[in-house]
Amino acid sequence: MPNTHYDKIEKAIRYINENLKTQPSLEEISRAVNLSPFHFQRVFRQWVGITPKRFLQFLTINHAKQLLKDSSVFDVSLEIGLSSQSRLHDHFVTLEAVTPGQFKNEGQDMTIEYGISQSPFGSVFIAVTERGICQLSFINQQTSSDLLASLRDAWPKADILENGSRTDVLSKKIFNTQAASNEKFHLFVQGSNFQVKVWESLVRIPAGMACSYQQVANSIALPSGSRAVANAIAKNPIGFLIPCHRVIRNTGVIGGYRWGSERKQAMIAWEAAIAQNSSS
DNA sequence: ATTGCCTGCGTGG
DNA sequence: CCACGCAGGCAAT
Repeated sequence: MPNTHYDKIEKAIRYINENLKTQPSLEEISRAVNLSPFHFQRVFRQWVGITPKRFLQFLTINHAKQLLKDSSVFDVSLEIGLSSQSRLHDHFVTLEAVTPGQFKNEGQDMTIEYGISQSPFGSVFIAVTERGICQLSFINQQTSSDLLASLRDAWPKADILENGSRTDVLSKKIFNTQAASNEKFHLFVQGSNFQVKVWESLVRIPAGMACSYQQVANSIALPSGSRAVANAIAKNPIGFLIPCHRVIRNTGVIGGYRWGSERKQAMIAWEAAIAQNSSS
């Protein structure tokens, strides 16, 4: 459970990326993160759910391109949304945007509970209100107090209190590996019209699938806006549940991520592994 | 797979 | 308004 384990995994993924040409062996990778091969495999499996080798298979350009080839992700997602039986490890995520009035009163008469919990991708900072989850950020290094500050900044007049056990329960549900968990989440976000439109679009991408920034731009009828889309995605306040990790470059390169490119890769491979498990 | 030049767009002044 | 910068795209290699 210590967060250092995720750090090891992140380091391992980075090492693999830097040495892709030589196809590093398990032994090499484990040496790079200062663990014995045996123990490394154990730790890795414990966190990610699959072995490092299998994990790597999902990180190839080929796999990413394969994901992109399901080009009609958005049509597919509509069908899946209608016949909810066929979802694979996904949640019903609904999204509500803050109204101008609510924005103006800066969170008055609003209670926000927050906490830091564990996830397969390291520690997460979660904040939740009566209206829904309003923030989910992964913790990179030092930032846990910064995150609280940004929460206060977004809702200056809200009543903000710590409730770690609540976010523990939430985190377990969010990162549940059970297929078709039937869990429902309501999100409560603030952002520009454009940003909200982009985020709503992301929620429709099913788990285990991916699309390019270009495809997202198409889906909101702004075919030439891929760069603007990328900017909007980069401001996503609710990681994972607004699945910005499922948007990758046209070329198959995973691309950047607000909480580290390695973490994005880990999520993509993790979801791919779950999808494969539940279909076999 | 890697480089370098290009785009158009929302955002912030 | 205008200038800026971008988690991108594309073509050439």
